[in-house]
Amino acid sequence: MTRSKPSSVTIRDVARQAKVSVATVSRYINRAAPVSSEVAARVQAAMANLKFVPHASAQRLATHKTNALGLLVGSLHDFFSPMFTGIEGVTNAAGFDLLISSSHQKELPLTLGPHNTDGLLVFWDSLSQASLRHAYEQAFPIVLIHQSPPEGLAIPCVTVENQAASRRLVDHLIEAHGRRRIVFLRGPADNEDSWRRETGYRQALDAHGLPFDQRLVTAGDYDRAVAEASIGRLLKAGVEFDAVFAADDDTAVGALAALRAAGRQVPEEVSVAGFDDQRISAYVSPPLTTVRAPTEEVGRQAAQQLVNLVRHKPAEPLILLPTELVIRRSCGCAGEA
Amino acid sequence: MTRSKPSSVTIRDVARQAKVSVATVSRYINRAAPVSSEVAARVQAAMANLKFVPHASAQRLATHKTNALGLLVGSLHDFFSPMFTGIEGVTNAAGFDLLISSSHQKELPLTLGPHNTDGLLVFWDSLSQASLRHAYEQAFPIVLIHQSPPEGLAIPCVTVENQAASRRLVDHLIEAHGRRRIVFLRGPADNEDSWRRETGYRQALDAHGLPFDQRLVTAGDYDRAVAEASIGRLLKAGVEFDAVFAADDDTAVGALAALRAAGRQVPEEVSVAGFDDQRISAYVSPPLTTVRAPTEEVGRQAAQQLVNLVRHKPAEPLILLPTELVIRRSCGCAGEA
DNA sequence: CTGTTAGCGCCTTCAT
DNA sequence: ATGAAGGCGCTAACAG
Repeated sequence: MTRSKPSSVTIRDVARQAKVSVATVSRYINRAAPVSSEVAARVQAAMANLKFVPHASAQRLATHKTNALGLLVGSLHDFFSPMFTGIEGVTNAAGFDLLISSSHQKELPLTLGPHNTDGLLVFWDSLSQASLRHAYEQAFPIVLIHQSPPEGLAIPCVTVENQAASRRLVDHLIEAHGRRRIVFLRGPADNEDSWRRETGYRQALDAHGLPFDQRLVTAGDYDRAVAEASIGRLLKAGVEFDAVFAADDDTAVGALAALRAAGRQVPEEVSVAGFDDQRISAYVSPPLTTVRAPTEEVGRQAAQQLVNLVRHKPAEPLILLPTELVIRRSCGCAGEA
Repeated sequence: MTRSKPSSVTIRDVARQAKVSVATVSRYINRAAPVSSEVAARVQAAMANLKFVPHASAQRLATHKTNALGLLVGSLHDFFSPMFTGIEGVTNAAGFDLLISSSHQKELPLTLGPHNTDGLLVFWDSLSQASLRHAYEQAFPIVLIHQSPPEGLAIPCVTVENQAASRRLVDHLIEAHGRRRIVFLRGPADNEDSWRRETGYRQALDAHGLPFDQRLVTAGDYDRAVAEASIGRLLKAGVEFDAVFAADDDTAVGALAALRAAGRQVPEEVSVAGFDDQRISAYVSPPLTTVRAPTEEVGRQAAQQLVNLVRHKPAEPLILLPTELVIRRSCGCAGEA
């Protein structure tokens, strides 16, 4: 490999070839001011001819805009792909570069920040509250994904409706399938979605006069292996249950595995349900009853809010995307699949 | 939201406070030349005091280095997460920003290029050969992932061993389970891995004196739904087969679904095997026999090669990571899971 | 070891 | 509608 040329074609080359000043070329590029159509044509031709591409750093230095957006993520789950697709689609369409970092430090200064981005998309498990507060005080544009802002900070947030859907799902387990001892497999302790899902679960229990049993609520951590171990433990301890509501589909899949290993029939002996409707969920056996979360749309909306913010246009403080029950076979229904 | 401050603290402010010249501060920051410890301390203090963060664009403009690496991907499969984890780990450790784009244009000029990155990681389905050639001629650092360089271009490539593992897997289907009519579910036509896997499949057939039947090779496209439809079609057409070797696990899962829908027992009536060992594969029913591909390591290695290239250090022309057979139950074995 | 001074490539007043 | 010129923040010779 050889070294790349220190200098490529610049705006000056274009100007020379088009026989205009660099200012005019700049105007044409940025549509910052009208340019006579004659000149426009010449500039256009020169740019194409020279294959001119504006040097991002120079533009940034001059404008004090990075023209880039950052995405901060913590651990990477399977739903990251659709989420990313949504985000990338709008950032790209809006003409921003997308920087991404999964640095687990959670604290500032980060690899992503005001020095290299105009704004940040931050995922629930990627940044500490203190760091968020700090960024907010610097008036640095941020939008939160699957996480509410800290008390008092007006940082836009986009997430999905959790509670009502969970409530409906657990209602279904109880009403349609007569389940009465339903395990809830929690997500990580600092995940709000999981808390809301748990709230829906408890509401359903209450509404049907079913007692809340602490032993039925155990760790899932959005992790198949953890869920599998938890269910295994319950089984071993002889805790009776006839259904499992998992905080996400990954967790539900872990539960399925544990149940199968123990020879428990799903859904005949125990119903299983999850949350998210990930790509895999329709394909496990039995196909998973779950709640569909519009993950890609979450990504799109979040990115759109950030673009708005960066452009000093109004942004929604909170976007709650609707979710939808999807009944398949793991709950005991005949199912769609 | 308010607007961010147009100007922050610059190197000049630091210089003034430390009572030195900007050049000295710059030297200290970049360790470009020795600085007396006294001065170093003052500069250090001033930087901390002022919370100085170098303006990336200014550095980039001055040095002609973007200090950023780009990742170009096409469609996003589930194995993207581990892959990304590997990549991000090393780019981050090496001090580079990571830009990512899934723009489907495949042609230059791209959103990622010499204007905003020092080098590119390009995934097999993300860039046309012509574009690759062009970039190569500009001496722009590139590392290919799961794709060989076009004829004559010395572009480093990292991928996994496909053929021998496929051969072993199909051998196993034939020898251990007596399968003789084995379907191969192809990946996309332009995917090299799929071709190599198919070659391994044909070698195994040959080695056992089994005839190659064109009707048994059909589209999988690394897509569950496509695979499901293909197997469904075969079943409907009355084509006899006793095993399915899918070009990847996603595809295998689609096959599993089609077989189940048709009431065919896996593995009793038909063996199924895939490739990759994705996160889900141990959890489907029955657990999938497959070939483990070290996806995260592929990401790490590719990123490392690119870092080397960018730093004008030698890079391996080809890195072929070893794969490993993982026998579970879908082939007919008792299995691990 | 340290200071001075040109640029890097582009944008943006300010004139014209 | 267009050109000239200053500057964005930093690095990198070149002196000293």
